[in-house]
Amino acid sequence: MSINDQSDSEYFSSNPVQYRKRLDGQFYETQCEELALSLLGKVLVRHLDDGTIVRGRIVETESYLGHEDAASISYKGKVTPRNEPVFMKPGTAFVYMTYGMYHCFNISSKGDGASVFLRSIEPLDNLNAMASLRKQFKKSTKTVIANKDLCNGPAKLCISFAIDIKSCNKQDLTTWDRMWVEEDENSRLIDTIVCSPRIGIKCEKKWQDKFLRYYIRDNPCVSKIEKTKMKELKYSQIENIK
DNA sequence: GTAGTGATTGCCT
DNA sequence: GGCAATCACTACG
Repeated sequence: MSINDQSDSEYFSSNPVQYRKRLDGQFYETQCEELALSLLGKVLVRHLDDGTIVRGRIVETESYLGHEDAASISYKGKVTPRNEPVFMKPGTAFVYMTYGMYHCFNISSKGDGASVFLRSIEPLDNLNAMASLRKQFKKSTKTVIANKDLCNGPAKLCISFAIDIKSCNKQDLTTWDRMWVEEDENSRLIDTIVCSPRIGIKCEKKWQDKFLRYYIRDNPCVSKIEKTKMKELKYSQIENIK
């Protein structure tokens, strides 16, 4: 099913919502690249201050490997007040500000300063609440936001899920009552994963070119489709997927 | 549809 | 003082 076959509203009204189980500490106790792959298809849940619960499927992630990785915030083992959460227990939220006005959301993994960066989410529940948050952030409210565009970027998903440093940084996603990730049967139905270089990083070429970005092929909510520098993996054949 | 550019702030050198 | 794991607006075709 793709956005080309159906209108934006038809696609999102047909998204099934099912009972799901919160992912535990054992799930996050995983090397960075495996966790980034395992998180694809899982469901991010967030309790907003007004009691609304928003949900969305994780469809695009990136790995930042830490010490060895020139694009990582903890490259060469550098520890600062800002990057502290990537050294904390796997499953800890790491939120930071970029370009002076946007937030980015990561989840710490196993490994030396390693974390998984969430780039895109497919909205599932309470899309109106997400749209409302996005509109508040914009200067002009003239343009309508399509459902597929609510969370199709790292800063957009932070706005739609009300993720900021003050409320979410350093929170433990295995125990916190305001945000967590859920298992979902549909993640087992993923057909193909696309691997590509990471977006928007500037560092030595060796690390810039590594295929550390992953997304669900044909999902309409992925932020950027890579046409050349990519390889495809059959999801069912990837090892160590949780 | 894409290309170019301004916004805006806290952290790190 | 430089700049960042980005986005939205404008212009143009």
